[in-house]
Amino acid sequence: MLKLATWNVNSVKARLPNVLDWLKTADPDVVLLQEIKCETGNFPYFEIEGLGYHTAVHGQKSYNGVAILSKLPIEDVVCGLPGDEFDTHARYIEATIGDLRVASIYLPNGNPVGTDKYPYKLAFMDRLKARARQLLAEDRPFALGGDYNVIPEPIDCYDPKAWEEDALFRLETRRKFRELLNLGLTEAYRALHPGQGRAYSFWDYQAGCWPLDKGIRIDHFLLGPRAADRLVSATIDKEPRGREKASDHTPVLIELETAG
DNA sequence: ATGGTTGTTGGACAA
Repeated sequence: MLKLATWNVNSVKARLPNVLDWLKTADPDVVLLQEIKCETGNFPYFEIEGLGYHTAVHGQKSYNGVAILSKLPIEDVVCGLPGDEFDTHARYIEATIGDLRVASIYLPNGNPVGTDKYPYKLAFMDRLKARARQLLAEDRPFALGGDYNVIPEPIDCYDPKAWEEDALFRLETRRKFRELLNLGLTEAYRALHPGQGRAYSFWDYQAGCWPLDKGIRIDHFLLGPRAADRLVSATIDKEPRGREKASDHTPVLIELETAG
């Protein structure tokens, strides 16, 4: 069995004790990190490799930044999502682990709608669609995990009405996300928990959202058909969100049967 | 609630 996790840590430096603790207890084989908020050279390689992980990091100063951790060797690392040579944000890293192609994705937030941030988000989603098409054509198992900054359906939000015009939930965003799924991808958590609400992966730091359970589900695993055929579980581990110095996101996990 | 919080950074900006 291969256990994969995706977690937006909101600064790997500020979160390091929490991240190390969680890696020790959850013991995932593959971890996709987002918002590491450090330059590639400043990643805490020593501490994380000390727990038995290989690392592939695509960082930048202050903002964004993504990484892949894996107990098995990481091969053929590609940094950046193709399709816009002027995109300077470190939001995408892709690599091969065993026979699986994986990506760690930090999709743009897109707020406020009405600024250039929103079209940037939509264009990023189009680029991701193009990349997913290529991976499907390669007929190889793949898992695209990360902070999609997309609330797929009303049941993924504590108050859909309040989020109607938000870049994470407005119809145009949800339509684009469905276009991605309609290529033939499986959204792992929803596939195994149809109709289940109140399963959130993010709670804002503000206004007591965590204690009031005012959350949204925006961290997802999208699987190609050959990975989806191996999917055995999808869970959200809320424990890290309740800790001192927590990230505003909590890890989402899937288990894939090992190729036989 | 024209609030509220956290992180990077050392004043805004991003989320």
